Amino acid sequence: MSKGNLRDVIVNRLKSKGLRVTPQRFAVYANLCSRRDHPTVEQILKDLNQDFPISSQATVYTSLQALRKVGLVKEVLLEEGVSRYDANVEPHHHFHCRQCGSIKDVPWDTFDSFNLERLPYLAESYEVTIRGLCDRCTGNN
Amino acid sequence: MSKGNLRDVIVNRLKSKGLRVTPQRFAVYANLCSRRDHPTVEQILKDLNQDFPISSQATVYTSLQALRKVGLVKEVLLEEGVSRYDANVEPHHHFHCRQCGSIKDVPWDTFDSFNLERLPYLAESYEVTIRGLCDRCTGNN
DNA sequence: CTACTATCTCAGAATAATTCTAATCTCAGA
DNA sequence: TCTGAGATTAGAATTATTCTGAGATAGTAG
Ligand SMILES: [Mn+2]
Ligand SMILES: [Mn+2]
Ligand SMILES: [Zn+2]
Ligand SMILES: [Zn+2]
Repeated sequence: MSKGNLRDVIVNRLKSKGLRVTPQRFAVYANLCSRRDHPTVEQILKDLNQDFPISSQATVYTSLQALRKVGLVKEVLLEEGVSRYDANVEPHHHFHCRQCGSIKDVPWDTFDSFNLERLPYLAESYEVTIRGLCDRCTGNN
Repeated sequence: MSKGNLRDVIVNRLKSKGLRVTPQRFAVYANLCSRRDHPTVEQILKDLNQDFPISSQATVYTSLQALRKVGLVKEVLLEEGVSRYDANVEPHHHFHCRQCGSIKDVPWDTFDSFNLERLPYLAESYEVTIRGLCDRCTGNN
């Protein structure tokens, strides 16, 4: 009887990818799934351990690598020297606010009029990065 | 009487941005201008010093920062933990080959049909990153 | 041409992000 | 329950980048 709750959904996703469900790996993935802000390793680590220790730094790194290898998380590269992570692995684009630094998902169908056949390469995927001011920062100065 | 040669062009560009023209800074920018491969700091450094020492590592870093600050070079972020540099500061997109890792420029007008008004943000710029197999890697296996 | 000085360069130290090591532990299948 | 491949950990190692502070120099004013 699957209760269909979030815990079970996450456990089943890990298992279906052949990953062992360990408390640390579960915590990392669950944390990432609960957020929309594309956190860094440091932010995930701090969040996990804020009440009591759950996972070491090295384990957060290796968990993210394992999750990335099986396609449950993606890396997002928008800023110099900053690796961010995203549990949203469906194709989508990103908006990066130059003022507050926030990163927002942009729906895939925002740019659906691409003609990739013009390129002299075999294009397998693409992503658009948009920069500017987010809704909370427009109007500020 | 400008001779219009590459050396003068580069010197004038540096001066027009208010940068002092030092041998090291000249060498870094000239090297970047002569390449199409979006090199890393390490690759630039190795290239500059291959015959005899021209510039220290720290100076390559600071030169690139200075050049970036005045808009003569751009940073290109496509791979985890790798910062690449580009003297092509005109708006353009990038293709990244998953096989050989090469990075190619993609003309700006390849994607000229964007409707950025649909977004709830103030979009100031955008860039498309395409991944796949380059012309030299298609057909190989 | 010479002197001046703000800026630049450099080696080496410091910092920061990530990976490695190797000892110990544990999930999950039999 | 038993067992072993895979996971976890603290701390060391590695790698990328920045800092430091002392000496060098590009460009300018005289
Ligand atoms: Mn996202
Ligand atoms: Mn380019
Ligand atoms: Zn903002
Ligand atoms: Zn290729």
